[in-house]
Amino acid sequence: MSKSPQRIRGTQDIFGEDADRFQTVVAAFERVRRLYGFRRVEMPVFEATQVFARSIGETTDIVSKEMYSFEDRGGDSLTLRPEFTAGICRAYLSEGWQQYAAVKIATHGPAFRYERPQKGRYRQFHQLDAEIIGAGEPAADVEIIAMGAQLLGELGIGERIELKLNTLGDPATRDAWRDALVEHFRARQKDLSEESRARLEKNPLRILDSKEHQDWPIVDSSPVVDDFLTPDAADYFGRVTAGLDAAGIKWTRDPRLVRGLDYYRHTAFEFVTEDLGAQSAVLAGGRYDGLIESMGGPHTPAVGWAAGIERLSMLIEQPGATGMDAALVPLGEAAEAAAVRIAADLRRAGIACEMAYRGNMKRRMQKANASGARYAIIVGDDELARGEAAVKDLQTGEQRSVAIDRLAEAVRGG
RNA sequence: GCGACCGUAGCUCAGCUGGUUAGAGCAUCGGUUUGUGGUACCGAGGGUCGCGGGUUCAAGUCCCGUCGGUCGCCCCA
Repeated sequence: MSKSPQRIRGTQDIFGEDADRFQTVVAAFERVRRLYGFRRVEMPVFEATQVFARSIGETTDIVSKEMYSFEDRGGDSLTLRPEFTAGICRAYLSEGWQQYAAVKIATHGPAFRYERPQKGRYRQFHQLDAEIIGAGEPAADVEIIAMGAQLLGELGIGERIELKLNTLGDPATRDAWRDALVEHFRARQKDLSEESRARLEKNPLRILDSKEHQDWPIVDSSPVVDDFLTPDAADYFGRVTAGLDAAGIKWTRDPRLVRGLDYYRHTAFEFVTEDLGAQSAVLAGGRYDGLIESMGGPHTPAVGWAAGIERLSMLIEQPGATGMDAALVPLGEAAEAAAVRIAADLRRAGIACEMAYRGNMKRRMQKANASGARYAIIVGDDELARGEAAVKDLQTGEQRSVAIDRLAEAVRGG
């Protein structure tokens, strides 16, 4: 069918309603981010591979199979960002952002993962991202979760999404819980699914969110993190939940919600929905106090989240048409020249208007209608001679003559 | 990397057990109407039926391969 170039697998050309949805999500994020005092930053799309590899752990499948890595002409290994957090932490260290600590940062843009595309998963996808770096207080966790909750609320999808919350505790908690889980699963290994038996060696915590029914009883009877929480860790989590309650944010405890990587501490959370096929998380994050240290920096507490713009876009109501206020319909060359000036004046006055590049009156009226414009401004020789134009309300069909220098108020006034 | 389903016009699809020049709606362009859209009518352009091979007198239709898509598994920082 085609010798012409095709879209690369897992990429998207976002247009029309999809583009409107995307913009709606981004606009809501920008609004909410300001309300919470997060500074907007712009980050590189690629980093040295080490930035991601070191933070994730060199041996995992993620690094070997899921990253878009390549060599530049100097032979350095670079990687398209698979997420924002690692790059932001790198900048925190390399650009001296430590002087602004505790710093609240928000950004959004494309990220890249070499995965098999499916519903809500793309190779180039788009994320919203919020981080608080340099704050180890529970109030930071509360604030960043509240920000996520408010975003979902403003997008009108708060009711269909549940906040699941857990704590991984401090390193002592985490290690003790992990050991107990491994022991529990190893003792019941023969009853586990094939997938989970493999996970037992590679990433035992992931057995907790196995999709295999046969694993569920074993998961349900597994030790919960609460039994291993140190007094400090329990106190920390108590302050986070108290803060959420004070902020009026509904949450559900999920004592088996986990994060696979070692640098996660304390709070872990996911806003989840049933409406996205095999994907459930729309906004997820947690506290990652160990990350910056693992990148070679000083111990630095931090908490953050990321959300998939495409997933949010799929969940929101269809945005209202972003129609034009008016469409110019000139009749003849002289009128067209006059209409160009009228359009320029209207736009300077803040009226969204446009004029078709070609076509007879009928065609231009069709275009005016299709543009969603409330009014057609018909400019013909008779009207021009009188310094007027015909303003037609495309909803009611009513039409009246308006002086050209009063068009802006006529259109604005309704 | 694995599995299931699907590839026919720009888009959404129809095409019965293989059988004459491959269809519809929408979209595009033109006309009915050289100053009136959203509802009407007439017409036009647009397809090597994803690609390659095979079976057959005959393949869009059946078989194999391949590429692409969708959904799921794995993974999910």
